[in-house]
Parts: sequence; C-alpha cells; structure tokens
Amino acid sequence: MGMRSNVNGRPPEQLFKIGEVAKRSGVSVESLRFYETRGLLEPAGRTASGYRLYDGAVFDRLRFVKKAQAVGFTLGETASIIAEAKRGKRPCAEVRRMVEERLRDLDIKLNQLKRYRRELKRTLDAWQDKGEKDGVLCGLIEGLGADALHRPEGPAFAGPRNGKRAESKRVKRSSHDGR
Amino acid sequence: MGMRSNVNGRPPEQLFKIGEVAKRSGVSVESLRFYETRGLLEPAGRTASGYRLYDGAVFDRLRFVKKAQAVGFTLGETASIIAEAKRGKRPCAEVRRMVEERLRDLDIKLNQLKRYRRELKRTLDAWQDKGEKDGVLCGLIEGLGADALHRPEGPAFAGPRNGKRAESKRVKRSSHDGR
DNA sequence: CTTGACTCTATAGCCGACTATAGAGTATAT
DNA sequence: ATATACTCTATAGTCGGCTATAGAGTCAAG
Repeated sequence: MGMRSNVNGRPPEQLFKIGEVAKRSGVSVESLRFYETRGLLEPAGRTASGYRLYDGAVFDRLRFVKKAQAVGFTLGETASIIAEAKRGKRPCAEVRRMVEERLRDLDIKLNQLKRYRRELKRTLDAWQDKGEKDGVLCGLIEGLGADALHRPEGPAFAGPRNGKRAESKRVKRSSHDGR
Repeated sequence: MGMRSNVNGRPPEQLFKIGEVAKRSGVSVESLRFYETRGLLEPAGRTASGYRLYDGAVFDRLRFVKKAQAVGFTLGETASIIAEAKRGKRPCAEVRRMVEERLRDLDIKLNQLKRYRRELKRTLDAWQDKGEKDGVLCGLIEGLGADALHRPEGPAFAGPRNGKRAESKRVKRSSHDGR
C-alpha cells in the first residue's frame, strides 16, 4: 500500500517496458516517447535490443508532470523546472513566482471573458427584436457596432469548438498483463 | 469582354488591388489571400496578368468577417454563414442559435476558470508555509493532492504565455517608406 | 533599361500537446 | 514456425489563424 518507495533505486528494482508504464500511468506510449523528446522523462536504460526500460521512479515523475500541468505549466516550463532541479537547484522559489504570475494572467483573462460574456449576452438580447430580413448576409452581425464586442484575443480563446477534445484513446489496452 | 458584372450593373465601380485593400482595411495582404482559400472572400475579378481586383463590397465583407470574429465565430463558421447566404438562405436564425450555444460554452468555461483560479489561489496560499527543503524536484508541486486542481482542458487554456501575441505587423507599410 | 514596389503561386512554419502512420525489428505464446 | 503483440525510429498531421519565405512575373517611374 503505502510504500511507493524510492526515487533512487537501491536494490535491483523492477523495470518496466514502455507499454507497462503506459498501462499503469494512463499516459499513452506515444506521449511517453514525446515527453522524452521534451526533456521531461528518460528511461533508466535500454535492453540489448533498444527497448526503453523504466524504473519505479518514472511514476513519480509522471505524477509530477501531471501536477505541474494541472497547475498550468507548459511542458517546456515543467522541463526547465526538472532541469533546474537536476542541476542541483531548488526550483521552488521560481515555481512560486511562476504560479503568482499565472494567477495574475488568469485574473486578466477572467475579466476579459466576463466582459465578453456580458457583451455577447447583450448582443443576443438586442437581436431578439430584429427580424431576419435585412442585411446583405446577416443583418444581425452586420448591425454590430464597430467595437461592440471585445473578444479575448488569440487561439487561447478558441475553446473546444469541434468537440471531441474530451476523450482520446489513451492506452489502447493489451491482452496479457505482466507484473 | 467589358461586361464584368460589378455589383449591380451600375456605373463602373472603383476597383482595388490587394495592397490597396490591405491598406484601407488593415487586413494584411497575406491574410486577404488566406481568407480567399478559406472561402471568406473572393476578388471581383482579375487583371489580364492575374492580379486580384476587388470592388468596394470587399470592405463590407471584411467588416463582416471581423465582426463575426468578434462574436467568436471561427473562420470556418463565418465561411459557412457566408456560403449559406450565397445559396439564398438567411443564416440569421442559425447565427442566433450558434451564439446561444457559444454563450453556453462560455459559461461553462468561465465556471471552470473560476474554480481553477480559486484552487490555484488556495494552493499558493498553502505554499506560503512550506519551505523549499523537501521533495525530489519541488515539494510544492509534488505535495499536491491528486485532484487538487481542475485545470480547464486543452490548448484553449494555453493563454498568452510567451507574450508577443499582442501585436503583429499588420499591413507592413506600403510605398516608399524606407526602413 | 533598370530599379524598385508590387503581385502572383506554392510551400512551410508557428504555438501546444499530442496523435497517427509507415516500416522495421523483437519478444512471446502456441 | 507462425502469429500476434509489442517496440523502435522518423515523419507528418491535428486544431486556428495567420505569417514568412522562395522564386517568378508585372507595372510605373526615371
């Protein structure tokens, strides 16, 4: 139960191939390899034939990555936190600073979104009266004031429009279960 | 030959080359061509040598596109609204429906963001006490509960992290102005 | 006739975090 | 020996809205 044990394998620890790690962590094989290219992860070693082998520490690392992601760090930021730590520095102060900045950004974004929502609602309400008759394409849109709406900028605002962002295939299970 | 239908068989309206349109509308030449590939725009005609020629209606169209963008429509959505209108349908009802949906999505996103902000703040406050001593990489992050934070999903949340999203070059001046 | 500004097409790159494919080699069960 | 499940690398594609480049042709002024 509670023994998720060492970060630094002392006794000959169990090693996992990439599929195992995927199954146990819920991170897809492809993502694991991708994380490696991004400096977030590296296998403890390789088999003679080149298969990646991970020790138990990989699960801690993956939890770290997930949590950092949950905080809102990009993979690049997380990678540099990890790199920093590996160079012997304690990145905590930096982390705190980044989160504070993040919080400020978030407030700005929230305010923009709120304003936008308000304006969009107002626009929609104003449309209730209008018919569909006039305008070259759509009078509703054409009738908007030049600066009626202040939509938050950029792709940051795109949102899950076309859906299907919610689920992915994840691990795509296999039959036999090692252990 | 000569009978290039300008909008309504009126007197020959003024025609603009793409650079002119860019200058007057504030939309870059590249974007104008890009919009064309996306079905948002098409030149009224071409010169013998293939230069695009736009009539005055292009400015209305561009305003339409900008406003639709301000409402939050993607270029694809705007294109299909335009296409609809060109097929003789009045897309207004559809537009209204889309905006309503957008408003709902927005509320969901707003709520997610608010919750996330709350949790992030709480996390940060909790960190005030903790030192930097423990943890393999950064105890602050590692110490997070598994589901402490509910970060809104996807690229929609990336935000203007690396900055410089704010300004672009826009039209990139015309004629003779050195630099 | 040459310069320089403009225009054309086609293509690639960007941001973020992946996902998907091709084509090959490896490991394991029957 | 074969089937199949797994793994490897390398590359390209996704989403949105552009921007940037290369290489060629066009047009007006000097």
